[in-house]
Amino acid sequence: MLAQKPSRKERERQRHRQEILSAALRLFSEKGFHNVSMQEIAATAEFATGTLYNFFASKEELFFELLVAAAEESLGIVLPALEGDGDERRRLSRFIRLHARIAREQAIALRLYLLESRGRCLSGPRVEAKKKEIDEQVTKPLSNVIASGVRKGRFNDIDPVVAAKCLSAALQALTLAAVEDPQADDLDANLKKVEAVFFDGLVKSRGGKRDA
Amino acid sequence: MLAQKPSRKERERQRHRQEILSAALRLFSEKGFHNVSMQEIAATAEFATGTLYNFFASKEELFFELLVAAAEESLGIVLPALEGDGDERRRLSRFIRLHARIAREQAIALRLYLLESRGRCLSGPRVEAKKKEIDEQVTKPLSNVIASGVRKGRFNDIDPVVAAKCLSAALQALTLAAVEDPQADDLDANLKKVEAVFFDGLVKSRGGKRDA
DNA sequence: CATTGGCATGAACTATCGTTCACAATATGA
DNA sequence: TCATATTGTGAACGATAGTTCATGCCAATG
Repeated sequence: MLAQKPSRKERERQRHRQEILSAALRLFSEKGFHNVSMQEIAATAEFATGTLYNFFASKEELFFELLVAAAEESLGIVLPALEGDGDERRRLSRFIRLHARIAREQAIALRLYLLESRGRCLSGPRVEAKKKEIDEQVTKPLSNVIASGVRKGRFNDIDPVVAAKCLSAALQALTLAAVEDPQADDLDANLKKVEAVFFDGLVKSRGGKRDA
Repeated sequence: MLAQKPSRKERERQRHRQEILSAALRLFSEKGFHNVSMQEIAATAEFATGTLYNFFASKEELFFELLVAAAEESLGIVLPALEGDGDERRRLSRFIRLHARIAREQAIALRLYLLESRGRCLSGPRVEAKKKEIDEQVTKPLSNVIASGVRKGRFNDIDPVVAAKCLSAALQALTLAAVEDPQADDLDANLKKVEAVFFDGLVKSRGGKRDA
């Protein structure tokens, strides 16, 4: 009663479903929600227009499902780093560096999420709500780790929520840039530089290394 | 031959032009480029549909002009802070804190720019190019200031370009959040916390760092 | 073989959008 | 006042979109 139920017909159906999703993902992530038509998705997936509506109630629902899948996959890569072992600094470090893997493995899905990131009504209020929810799923654990570091005296006494938002925004910007133009920047190297910025800060705090 | 040329007719025309621009700005910044129609703009501005085309060649051109104006006004507030007097730290500090003024005075214009910030084909490639240009107009002077601080030994030896991108992304995220929901967060206070994060970094540099 | 049920089809429907244009209104100037 | 030019009008046009539905196809079932 568990897994072996889907008998042929059902498997075919799921395969078709996946083909539609995959065609839609490619098109949406390249041209944005509003610049892709259901006809175009159907043609790309090699189905008729009406067939899409046997699987998805509307264009928005199709997009919504892609968004959720993309978010879950990316969050699944990056969130565990915050909960593993090691002190707070190591955890943040892992979290930051994992963004290179996201850029490599989830490039198209990432663009689906980040490209139309901040629109208010681009694809309906339901999509907007989901995006906010995703954002909090990153920001909350992130600020928890930072808060923990502050509590233990390992971090400076900064606001964990603001710090988490800053770090998250910076990572999103750099990761998106790397996805859009993979040859331009070495994301791995840039992420190490991000670490340097956020861990040590800009202003020189300690030993006299001044020369001017 | 300088200023007193516009005689009545011309002044009226410019006034009508401004009314159209102002109605369009409000609508675009609330609903996004694709969710506003020319008939809606016309109705809001109390003109006929065709009248808009006496002033603007197309919907995209209308949006483009608003985008440029919004960018110039915001950049005009924030960029001078990077070139004034004071050392690098003071200049960055001014730059960061001025974002509160932008959020106050340019709220709607800011949303026009930030809401559809990262779309690829949302409103045409020309708009995209302009947005990239605006981004560089912030990032370049910003990284120059940081580089100067590094050169003089006042800042840690971090990559100025990456640091500038991080700071810019963080400021955009926080400012947009404050514009979208003015009551939720005190932007002034948050910006000071951003300063703390970027200037001093997360990890404690001074007293005994390791404990485990 | 005939029946049934579900999936695929794609033309058609409705709605909306950006844009145009023939025309009206109004101001200008002789 | 009349001729003229400029601006405003809004119905209409063509294109395109999301969605529907009557129909055809095929596999499974009796």
